[in-house]
Amino acid sequence: MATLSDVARRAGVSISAVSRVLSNAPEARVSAETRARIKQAAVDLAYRPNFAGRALKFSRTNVIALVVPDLTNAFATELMLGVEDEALERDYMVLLGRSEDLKPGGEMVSRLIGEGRVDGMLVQVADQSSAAEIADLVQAGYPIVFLNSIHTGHRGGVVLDDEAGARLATEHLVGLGHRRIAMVGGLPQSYTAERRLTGFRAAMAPAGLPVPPTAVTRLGYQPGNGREALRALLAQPEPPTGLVVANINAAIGVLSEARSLRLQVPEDLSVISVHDAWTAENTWPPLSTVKMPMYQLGRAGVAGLYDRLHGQEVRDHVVTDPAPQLVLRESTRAIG
Amino acid sequence: MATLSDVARRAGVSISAVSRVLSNAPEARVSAETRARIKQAAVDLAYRPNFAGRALKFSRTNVIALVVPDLTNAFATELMLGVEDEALERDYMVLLGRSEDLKPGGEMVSRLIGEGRVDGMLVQVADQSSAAEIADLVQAGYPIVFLNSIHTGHRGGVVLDDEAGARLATEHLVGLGHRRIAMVGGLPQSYTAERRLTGFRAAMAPAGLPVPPTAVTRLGYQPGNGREALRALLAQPEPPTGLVVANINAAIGVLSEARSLRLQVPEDLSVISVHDAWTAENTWPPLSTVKMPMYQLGRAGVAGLYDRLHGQEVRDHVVTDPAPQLVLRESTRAIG
DNA sequence: GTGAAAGCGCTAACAT
DNA sequence: ATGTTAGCGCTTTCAC
Repeated sequence: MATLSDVARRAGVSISAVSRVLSNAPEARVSAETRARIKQAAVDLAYRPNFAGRALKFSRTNVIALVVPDLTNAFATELMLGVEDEALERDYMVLLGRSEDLKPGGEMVSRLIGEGRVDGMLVQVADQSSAAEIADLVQAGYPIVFLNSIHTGHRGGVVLDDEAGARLATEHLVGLGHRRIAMVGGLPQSYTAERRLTGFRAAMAPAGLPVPPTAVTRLGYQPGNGREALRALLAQPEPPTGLVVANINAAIGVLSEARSLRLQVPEDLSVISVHDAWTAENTWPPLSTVKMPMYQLGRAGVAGLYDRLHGQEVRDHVVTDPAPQLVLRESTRAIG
Repeated sequence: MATLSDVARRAGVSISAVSRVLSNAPEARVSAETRARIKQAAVDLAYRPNFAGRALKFSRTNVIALVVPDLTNAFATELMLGVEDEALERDYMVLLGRSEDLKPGGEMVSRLIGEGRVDGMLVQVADQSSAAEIADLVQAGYPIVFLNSIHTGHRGGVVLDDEAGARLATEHLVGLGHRRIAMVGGLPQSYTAERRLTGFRAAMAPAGLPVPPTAVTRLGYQPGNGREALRALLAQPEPPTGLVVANINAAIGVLSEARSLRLQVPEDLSVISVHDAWTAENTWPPLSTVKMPMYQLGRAGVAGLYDRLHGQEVRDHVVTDPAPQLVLRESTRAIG
């Protein structure tokens, strides 16, 4: 790898001249002739600025980490895209990580931030995360922006309008004439689960529909949790005719279990989920969803982190634009 | 962030003494007393070695990049796990990337390797990648190990035993009495597609089953490609009764399209795919697959890259252990 | 308009 | 047993 000094030698100038030219220093008073010679030499040698050298000099890497529970979640794609686009525009690189690796005593965080590998992190905590783990993260005062959760004692969370999303999904079923509607929710300690449940209730109440405790399961966002939830819900004396599932993966489990149970969707049961992804097109029947602005969540997260890293004050932020949007496929139908 | 000099000051010793103690220099002749004082000071200040400082000193980061076409592919999880485990054992960190970002003139590669952000890369090229793009990568002579493909002029590819996998899947269908078996394959330029096709033929021949050109589609590994392939295959005068799908995502598309076409699986059509993932449990019917050792592929890839980085000679390598394994669910049945 | 030099945090060869 | 020093590649102040 060529260094500045290699380029300098080849161009017959000093290192500092090269540095000034190649980093486009605004007040680089260099003759056009020298500048051209330097640029040519840099090209000839395929010069690239050394990352470590710069990082050491600036105490800054221009790299941020995006840490999510499961990178293979279909809707993580959109988030990643949003993060990368926004990061690119602000001249940052993105390093991807899995939040399971966050677990043991914040080892990952100290490796990433503590050792100066990244300047800050975007973190979506796993739903199973204990309050203690999160408190650890928050307390250290690292430049972290949480995605999809807001924590007391920490400013700078960016969340989706989960409430509006769940409300929209529920209203769709209500509009279809369903009266017995249940929610297949996430774990009780999950921030998004809480908000989606609120949205569910917010849509049920004005329709005069009761939400008995038995109409809500809070088992989690995995397919297995969806299966389990469906069995529990069907075991009731008056099973629901419509299901609002708080997460697309859980909904996939619901659909799959319904098949096993020889239950017809949407004839016997309507199902709609919060979050959209390509996987929804390949379930049977194709799953109706509420598309949430994951891409914009990613962009907003980066923007927030950027502000934080540049000494600006940051506030918690709800991404409301674009609004959650119904994507109707074939898993819901009018009652009767 | 505390530096060595901070620790030194607090412990009342020189910087180099601290460095020796904290990096466990084998011949660090230091009195037990000083050593203890240093360690204590380091703990007090939560000292962490600065990444850039070390990288600059060693011209080495102990970071490798894993670049795959689509991180959200369900079977990428296993690969990532294998890579991370093996990397951890060898004291490397893993940086994740998407191979779409490889595209424009190798910009990503020069950023990662050229700027010294990582020491080497594990690359799974996208099936759509042009030969030219790959030649670019190969030619630069970077420390790269290719996953799932082998390229002329480049040593150090690690691949699965695709042939054995496809053969196993095909033999399963043959054993079930199917005679008209088709392969839903990947793109012609895809290395794995080629090998899986070979495996398919290798199982058909000894059973005395012909493989007419119409029995093989080569549309790609996406769900949409699977759908398209199924329609093409069914349009034939004597449509197949069994399908070997070269990739699980394409198989999901096949299943989904079969539903739309009111075709019963496995009653009317048996389907089996190469690659296993959790998503196979949630299709309808649950998809039978051949599980490939993705985890070991990841480990082998890191091992190969490690050797390369440490001046050892590296050879191309086929991961054969564990062997591909049938995972029977409900998408195949005996002809009858 | 250009160059010399200091220093970011770290390690290792070389003093003492 | 411990300290001093040079230097990895880079930017930037200061001198010329």
